[in-house]
Amino acid sequence: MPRPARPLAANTPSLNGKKAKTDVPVPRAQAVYKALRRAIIEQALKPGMKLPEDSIGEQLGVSRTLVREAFGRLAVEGLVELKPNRGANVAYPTLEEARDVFEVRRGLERLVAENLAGRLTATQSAELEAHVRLEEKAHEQDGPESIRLSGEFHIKLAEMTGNALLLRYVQEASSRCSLILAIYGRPHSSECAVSEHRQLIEALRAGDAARAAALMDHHLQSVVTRALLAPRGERDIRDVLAPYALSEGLTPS
Amino acid sequence: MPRPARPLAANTPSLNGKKAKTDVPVPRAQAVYKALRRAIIEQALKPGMKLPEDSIGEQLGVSRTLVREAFGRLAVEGLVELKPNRGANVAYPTLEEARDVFEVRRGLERLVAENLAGRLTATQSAELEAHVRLEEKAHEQDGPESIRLSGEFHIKLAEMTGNALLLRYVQEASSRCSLILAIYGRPHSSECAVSEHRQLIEALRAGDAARAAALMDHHLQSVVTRALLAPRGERDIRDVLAPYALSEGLTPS
DNA sequence: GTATGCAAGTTTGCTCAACGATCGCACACG
DNA sequence: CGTGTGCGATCGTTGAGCAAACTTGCATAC
Repeated sequence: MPRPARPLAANTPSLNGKKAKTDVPVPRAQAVYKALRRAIIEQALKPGMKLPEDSIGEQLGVSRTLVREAFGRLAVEGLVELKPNRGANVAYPTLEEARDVFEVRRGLERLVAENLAGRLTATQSAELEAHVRLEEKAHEQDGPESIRLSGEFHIKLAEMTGNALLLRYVQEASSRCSLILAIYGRPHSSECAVSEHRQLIEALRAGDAARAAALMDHHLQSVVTRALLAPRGERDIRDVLAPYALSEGLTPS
Repeated sequence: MPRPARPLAANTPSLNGKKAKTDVPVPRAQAVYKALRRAIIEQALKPGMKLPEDSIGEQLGVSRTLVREAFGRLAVEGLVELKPNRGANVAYPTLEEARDVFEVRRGLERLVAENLAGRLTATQSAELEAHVRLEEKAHEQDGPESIRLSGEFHIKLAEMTGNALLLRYVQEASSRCSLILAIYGRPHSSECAVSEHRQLIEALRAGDAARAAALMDHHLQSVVTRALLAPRGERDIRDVLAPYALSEGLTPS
C-alpha cells in the first residue's frame, strides 16, 4: 500500500510564516492544533460553526486522528465545544462564561503586573516602549493591526515574567476573550487604550507593584466596559437584552 | 473482522467508585485521561517514569490512539512530559517550574478568596465547616486521608465560585503542586494547617475580601515553606543543594 | 579499557479501512 | 398535523500497517 503525499508537511514550515526556531521536528498533531486555534482566533472559523472531522482533515491534509486530537485540546481551552456523538463546533460562550473568563484574566494579569514590578530589565523596558510606539502608529491607521498589537502587548508582558504556566494561562484567557469580544463586543472595542499601556510600563519601572496591579486591573476592566460587558454584580435588563439588541442591529445608548 | 471485547467499558463505571452522575455517555478517551491523571496524582505512576503507549494501552484495555490523546492532554497540564519521537514520561518538574506553579497557584487562590468573600451561602458555609471537621478527624489518625482532604478543601472553594475556568486552573495547579511536593516536599509537609482553613472560612463569611485574600496567600506560602521550597528571591545555597541532599538521604537542618 | 560503528529490535507518529453506535432528517402513514 | 421508521452522515474506536527515529547490544579498532 503506497503512502499518500503529505500536504501538511509541505505547509508546516510556512504556518508561522518563518522558519522553526530550532531544528526540533514539529509533530503534525501540534501543527493541526495551531492551525485550527489560529483560524478560530482570527475568526476564519466563526463562533458556533460546525467542525466536521472529515472535511477539516481533508482541508489540512491530515487524517481524522490528528483532527480529533486537536479538537480535544481546543475543547479544554474553551475554543471548541465537544459533545459526545455530536461532533465539534467553534465555541459560542454565554455571557456567564464571558464574565468568568474576564474575571480570571484580570486576576492573572494582576499577577503578571505584580511579578514584573521593579524587575524589568533595560532591554525589556525598551522592547515594551517600541511595542507601544507600534501600537500608536497602527492606531492612526485604524486597521486590524491595532487590535492584534494590543493583545500582543499583554502576551509580551506575560512572557517577560518567565513563568511558563502564567504565560500559558494568559495566552489562553486572552484567546477566549478574543472569541468573546467577537461575539459580544462593540465594533472597535477590542483594542486597549495605548495611554494606559504607557502608564503601566511606568508603574512597572517604578517598582510599585500595588499601583501596577491596580492599573492593570483598571485597564482590563475598561476594555470590558467598552465592550458592553457589565461587571459581575450589575445584572440588569441590559445584560439580558444585549444579545438580542445586537442580533437586531440595535445599539444600546 | 470481529471486534474484540472492551475491558474498559466494563471498568469505566467503577473508575469513580460510583455511578455516573448523569446518563451522558463517557467517551473512553475521557476515561483513559482520567485514569492516567489519577495514577500520576496518587503516585502509582512515579515522577520521571516512562510511559510506553503499547503497554499502557494494554493495561487499560484500549488502543494506542486513546493513550496518545490522553498523553497529549496530560502534557498540556504539565503532568506528563512529551518529546517528539522520545515518548512520554511522568513529568519531573524542576525547582524553577515548581516555583512558577506555586506562584500562579497563590494568585489563583487569592482570586478564589476575593470572589467568595461575603458571598458564601449558608449551605456552602455549613459544607466547609463539615469538611474541616473531617480534616480534623483525619488529622488525628495521621493517614493519607488527611492530605487528600486538605487538597479537596481548596478545590471545594474553587467550585463554590461557580467560575468554571477558575476551577479548572485551580485543579490543574493543585495537581501539579501534588506532583512537585511528592518530589521535593518533606514528609508530612503536604497537608494544610486546619486552623488556617478555619480562619479562612471566617474571613470569607465576614466579607472581608482583602483579609481573606491575605490569609489564603499566607496559608499557601506556609505550605510551601514547610515543604522546603523557598519563595522566589531567596536563592541561596539551600536551593542549589536541596535536590542533592535529598538524593543522598540527607535532611537539611 | 575506551571509543566508534553498525545491525537489529523497539517505539513513536501517523494513515487508513473498518465497524458499531448515534444522530438528524426526510418520508410514509394514521 | 403528529408519530414512527429508515437511511445517510458523522462520531468513537480499533488494529494493521509502514516509515522514521531511537535504543541497545555486539564487534572492532586503538
